[in-house]
Amino acid sequence: MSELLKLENQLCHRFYTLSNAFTRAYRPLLKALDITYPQYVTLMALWEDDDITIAELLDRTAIDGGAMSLILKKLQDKGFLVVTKDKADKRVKRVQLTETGKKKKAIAEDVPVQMLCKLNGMTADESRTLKVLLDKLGGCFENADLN
Amino acid sequence: MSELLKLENQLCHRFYTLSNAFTRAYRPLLKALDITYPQYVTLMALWEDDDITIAELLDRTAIDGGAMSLILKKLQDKGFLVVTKDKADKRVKRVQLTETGKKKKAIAEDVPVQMLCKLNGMTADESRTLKVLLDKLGGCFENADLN
DNA sequence: AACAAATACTTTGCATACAAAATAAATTAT
DNA sequence: ATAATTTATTTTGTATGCAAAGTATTTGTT
Repeated sequence: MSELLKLENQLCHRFYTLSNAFTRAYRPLLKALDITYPQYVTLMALWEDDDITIAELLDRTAIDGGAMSLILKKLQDKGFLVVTKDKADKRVKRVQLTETGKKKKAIAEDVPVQMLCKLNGMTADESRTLKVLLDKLGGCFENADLN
Repeated sequence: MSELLKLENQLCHRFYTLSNAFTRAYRPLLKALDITYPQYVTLMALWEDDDITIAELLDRTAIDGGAMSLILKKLQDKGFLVVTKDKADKRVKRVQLTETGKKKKAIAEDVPVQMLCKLNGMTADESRTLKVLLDKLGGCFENADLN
């Protein structure tokens, strides 16, 4: 029995499982805002830097371009933001939070707090170590893209 | 500016990004087998333990039940496995690898090897530490489900 | 034994992820 | 300046993830 093909030895499967677990865990917390996890990520990027282009948003969130088109439509329909054409370069579109969208940030502040409660099994130190290793792993993929 | 809502401080976003990165990285490696990543996970579970029920497969892979229905249909169409009704309990279905499916394992052995090459930025020690932390994090979610 | 409740799966509807093709507009090359 | 190329974004088609509803079968109750 080759150890290499065992599921419990796969790093990838842990990421698969945990990423889905996070999305599931966020769902009830985001219910108050009536948004999905990727929509939340999009808004987090905008609460940090407003009035940015879609390309910048894609870069910062790592969300798929095709998916982002739909996400922005939905967030616009919900009144969180508006998408406008750049006047200098008509190919470019800029995304801007509405007043409503800006106000929702106050409600959203509570989401990370509640999430940290769910994860209270992890010490701050473990969390830090984990982030460092995750970022290092992320770096591996950036290089691997060149293959 | 609340640090808590910054994207770079989110553990969840790292998992989101890395999980997608893994799926993307596996795609070219799985091309030879003509399967997707979740289909690969399903087969890994079966190469480890054949002739198991769908419920067991769901438990081991953590794949969604609805998705698994389709995945099994596709893997059956591709000739990797067959799904048969259990004679004792007609609600239950058992999944069995075909000879073709069993043989594909030899080809699949190469996949984890190539993936490890892509991740050669990580030391074996870092990988081990990472797995320990990931498993601990996974444990947090199991408890959180009770909320 | 007849009915209610629990199981094991499948189906449905919505929201992505992703590759690839399509659009539109700006930039470069000739 | 016109064509070829590049850039920014959307659209299309396929494959999940997930909640909820639906189906079939079995078990538990009375």
